[in-house]
Amino acid sequence: MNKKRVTINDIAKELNVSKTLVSMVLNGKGNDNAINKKTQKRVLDKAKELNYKPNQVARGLRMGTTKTIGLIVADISNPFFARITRTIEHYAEKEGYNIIVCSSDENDDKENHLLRTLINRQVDGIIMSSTQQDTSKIEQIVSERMPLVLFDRKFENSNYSSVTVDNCEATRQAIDHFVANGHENIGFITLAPSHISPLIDRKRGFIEAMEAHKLKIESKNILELGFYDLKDKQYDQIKDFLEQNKDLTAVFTTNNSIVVGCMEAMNSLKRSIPKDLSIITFDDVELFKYTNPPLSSIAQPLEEIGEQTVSILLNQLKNGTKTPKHAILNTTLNIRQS
Amino acid sequence: MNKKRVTINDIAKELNVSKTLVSMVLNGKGNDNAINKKTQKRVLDKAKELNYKPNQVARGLRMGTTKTIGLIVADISNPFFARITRTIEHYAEKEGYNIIVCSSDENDDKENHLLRTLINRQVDGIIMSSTQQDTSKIEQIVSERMPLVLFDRKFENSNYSSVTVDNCEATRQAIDHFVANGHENIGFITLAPSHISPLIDRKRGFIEAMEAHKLKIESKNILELGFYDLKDKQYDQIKDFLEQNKDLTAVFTTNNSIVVGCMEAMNSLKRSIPKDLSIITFDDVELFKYTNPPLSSIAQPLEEIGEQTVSILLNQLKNGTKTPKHAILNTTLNIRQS
DNA sequence: CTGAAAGCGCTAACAA
DNA sequence: TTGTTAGCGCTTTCAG
Repeated sequence: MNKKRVTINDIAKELNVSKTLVSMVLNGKGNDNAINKKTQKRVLDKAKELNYKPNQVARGLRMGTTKTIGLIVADISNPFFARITRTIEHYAEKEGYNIIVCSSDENDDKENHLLRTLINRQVDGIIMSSTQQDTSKIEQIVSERMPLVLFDRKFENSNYSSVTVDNCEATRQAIDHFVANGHENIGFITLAPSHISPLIDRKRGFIEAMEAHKLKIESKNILELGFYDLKDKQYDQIKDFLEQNKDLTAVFTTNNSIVVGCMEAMNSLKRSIPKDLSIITFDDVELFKYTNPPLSSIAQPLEEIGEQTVSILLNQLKNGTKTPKHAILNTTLNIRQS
Repeated sequence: MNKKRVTINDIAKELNVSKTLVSMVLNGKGNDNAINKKTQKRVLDKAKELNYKPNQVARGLRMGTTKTIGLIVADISNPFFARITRTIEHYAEKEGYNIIVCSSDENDDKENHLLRTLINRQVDGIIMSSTQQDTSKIEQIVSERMPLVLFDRKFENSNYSSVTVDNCEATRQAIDHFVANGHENIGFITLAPSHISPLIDRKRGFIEAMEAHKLKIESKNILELGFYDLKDKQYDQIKDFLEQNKDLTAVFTTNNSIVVGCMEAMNSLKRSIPKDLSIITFDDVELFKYTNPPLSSIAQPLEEIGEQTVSILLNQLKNGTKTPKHAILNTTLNIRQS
């Protein structure tokens, strides 16, 4: 292995040409600049011989572009985000972009800090599922010329492009399904304060559907878990709720960690799903097919979300488009045995 | 928002000082260099006023360090890798490092390409769970002075540090448990060609345990699925295997995607777990607690793996240590109802 | 067809 | 206590 990195200069010197020429050839601009085929070959050969590796940092500084996209999610270990990250990575890579991933832990300050870090690192664009309530802080931090596209969570009439799912409609479908199967006492378990758009929309969907079916919405049938509470505490609340509301025959949960708590609680209460309680949850997980019982759930089109997000960002990057785009994708209701 | 990025130079000019001074102050070296407190304050204030953001790319070029770690895994959407990524991110962030994540898709060429990309991007170090058989290609690509630490998968007597789990011992424990519960006809389902170290070790563990118990190892009881085959094809093979080997009372699977295939196959064969077949699998997933039946599995200490990996890498970075470290961590056997 | 020179934004010797 | 200067490695006018 070579002691020092080999640079464009080393190649130039060994060949007695200028580094300009070397740079041109290495960037495939040899023909555009009418450089002698033979010279081109000499350069290419020498580069290979010396095992030359272009320094992207230097290139980035000079060109003002790093071919890097910053990605901020609540938690990369959440399967929902992990799978979307995979597709974002995939589509970004096709265009030569790499991804820096960051988890905000649902913490506003951390998210803002990450935003600043990413910007200092000169990422070309940012993709984020924001944990914040509004854009005021964000707007302060990220300047207008930094492309930013949101997914999963968006803001009311903001100028940032977004890719989301029709959360309201999806929830309505689930409630409709409950009703079609004779359920009237339907519970709803979510997180609060739910300033996060999908949570707001899911609750709205629940209420609209119940009203459409002329079903009474009792506040005791709605459980709002503390957003920042630990899993244990949330679990206790779920268990209490289920114990106190024995008349409920169905319950809708707004995410895949709540539903796990429900299953656990039902187990420990010696009650069975779906005999004693039917469940539909938001977000599908592969293993829901094999849980006891297989869980009915709403699946988001993860692949498509990733693809669209990248595509919108890249467009913004290339064309410098300013007008925000809002993609709203459809979900699938997977009815299984819960 | 400002039209142009504000640089250290802008601050210097506005204040009629040199950019050196500004740089020093901004880097907290004001006192070391005995710069007037008042001047320092003026610089800091002006920086805030102009909303100055240090350009990490320029800094990186100058300092020869990017505070970036490259991470290569087979697939970031695999919960095993996703969770480790989370902890790697966590510990790296504490030291000011960010992570570029890349999925190799179990493809050697792609992995090598990613390696080159990461090196060109001047990452300070690389963490990887390699898909390759040996280090020959890797050694060609990554120079000696690029810190590289492996996790999950390692190479025989290589010079790269690694963090793994005692796969052989873990498998032995599982087989012991089967035997203690009266099983004698024990099957083993894995992937082939299994040039990947954990797979090799798991198989060795199986064989050693069987021999220790004086149990016969019949080749028809071992199924090796095509490593690169699609899930569907693997599923068919599993189903055939289970159908043909009705005398098996227990089976060990070497990863969490195989075990899902097993459950599905057992379902479709109208056979039940664990009545007709007991299962223990490598790698634990949260939902295994709720599958039907709850699956017994071997859990790796994900948090610790991530922590150790980062810690070894950072050490190598700081001290320029050359001697490779090999951490081997312990697993936990979670006996549930399968 | 090829090269000289400038400069991206920052840091670090070395002067003053 | 502060400033000058020289680059990190690369691309890009502009001149030959």
